Amino acid sequence: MTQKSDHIPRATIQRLAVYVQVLENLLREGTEVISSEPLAKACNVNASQIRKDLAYFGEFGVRGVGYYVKSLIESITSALGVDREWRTVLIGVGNLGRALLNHKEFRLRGFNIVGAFDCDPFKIGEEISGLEVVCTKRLKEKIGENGAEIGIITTPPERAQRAANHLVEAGIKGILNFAPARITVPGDINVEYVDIFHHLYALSFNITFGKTD
Amino acid sequence: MTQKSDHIPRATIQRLAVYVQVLENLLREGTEVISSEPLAKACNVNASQIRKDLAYFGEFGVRGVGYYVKSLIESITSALGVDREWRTVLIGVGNLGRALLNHKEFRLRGFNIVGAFDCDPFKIGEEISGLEVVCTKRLKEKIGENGAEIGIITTPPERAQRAANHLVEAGIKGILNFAPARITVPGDINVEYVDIFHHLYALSFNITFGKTD
DNA sequence: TCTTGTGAAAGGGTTCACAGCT
DNA sequence: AGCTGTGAACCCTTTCACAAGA
Repeated sequence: MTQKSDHIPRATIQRLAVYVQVLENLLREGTEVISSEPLAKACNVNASQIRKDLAYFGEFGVRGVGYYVKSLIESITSALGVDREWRTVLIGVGNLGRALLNHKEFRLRGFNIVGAFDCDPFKIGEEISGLEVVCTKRLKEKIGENGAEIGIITTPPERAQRAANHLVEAGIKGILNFAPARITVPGDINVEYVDIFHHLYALSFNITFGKTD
Repeated sequence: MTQKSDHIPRATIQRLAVYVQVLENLLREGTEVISSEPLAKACNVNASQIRKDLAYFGEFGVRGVGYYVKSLIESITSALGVDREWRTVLIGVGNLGRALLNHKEFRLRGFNIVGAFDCDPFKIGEEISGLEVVCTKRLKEKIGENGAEIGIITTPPERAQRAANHLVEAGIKGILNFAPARITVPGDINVEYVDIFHHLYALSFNITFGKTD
């Protein structure tokens, strides 16, 4: 998949992920074709927004008809680069780390967790979901073996930066950070932050001060 | 806390949550005063962005000095409406639901989970983290008792809309939806979506096609 | 002197409206 | 006739640059 345009808004990427989610549910319910109008309603966006978002990557629709759900899913996943396996490693085997390691959905979605790391000697050697917990110092060595490209940080906030440094040094290309701390990495490393409380704060604000969309 | 301005960009709210996170870590490390420049660097944003974001709510800084970390945290949390307890209920006691029910951080952050619901008869009556799982049909009754204002959906995608309907009918004001499905609710109900795979998709895209910020 | 707070300018994303296909 | 794809207009957000204040 090649892009037609050089710069693509971050918001577009986020929406594409939403489109895939909605389209997959539509497909599960038996919808084969959909036009931008009802799809937009289901995604809570403007119809031309969808058409413009898709136009960054190509022409996937049929004029007068709409979009074929199945083929549109394939086009978008290809555009996002998720039509393949991604290998990931996880650092920080606490409660959250364990939960993620046991989450089967990662494999189903093509984001295979192939390594679990922690610096706590009591955790090293433990087996979780068929994976042995390894000392974080051996990260580079292990990644050399398994070729993981994405690192998942589930450490406490004060150890997040160190985990990030290890990942960068091991040659990882992207980081998914669950720790409630910002991390600093070289410009060519991609970081995504996941924080439930950010969303709860937004809810709190919207409920309290009445923003209703 | 009252706002100076009527409309506040959604992006501003998201950043305020980041500022709180970073400021709390700074406070833990002993920083008492910080100016917008280094704070901006730590948050990966522009310095005037921070000043403008804060200006929506008031004047929290001291010219020539900067911001007092502790008091800025208080100002922002007050501005977001998170300087109080929020009661929440959770629908969908699967793997994720259980993990969240056992997550102590919710209480620490003031988002108390005071009810757990599921429609599976085998789960009803089970006790998790001191909370008895109750039939979803009794949601309205229970919320009448405990006064929860936020609902957390952790059902499978095909049951998310029904869960949302129950929550709306029970008078909830905001929903945090972990189910991989969009939900439709009346305009005065606030919804936030949490989906790990959206973030992984973004990483995949950025790694593959080289967007490096 | 140093840093905030803010009007004005710049930049980017969203929506509109319609041309172009099927 | 119907719906996509897209240039142009609009709108909102971000950034700049500096006045105001400690």
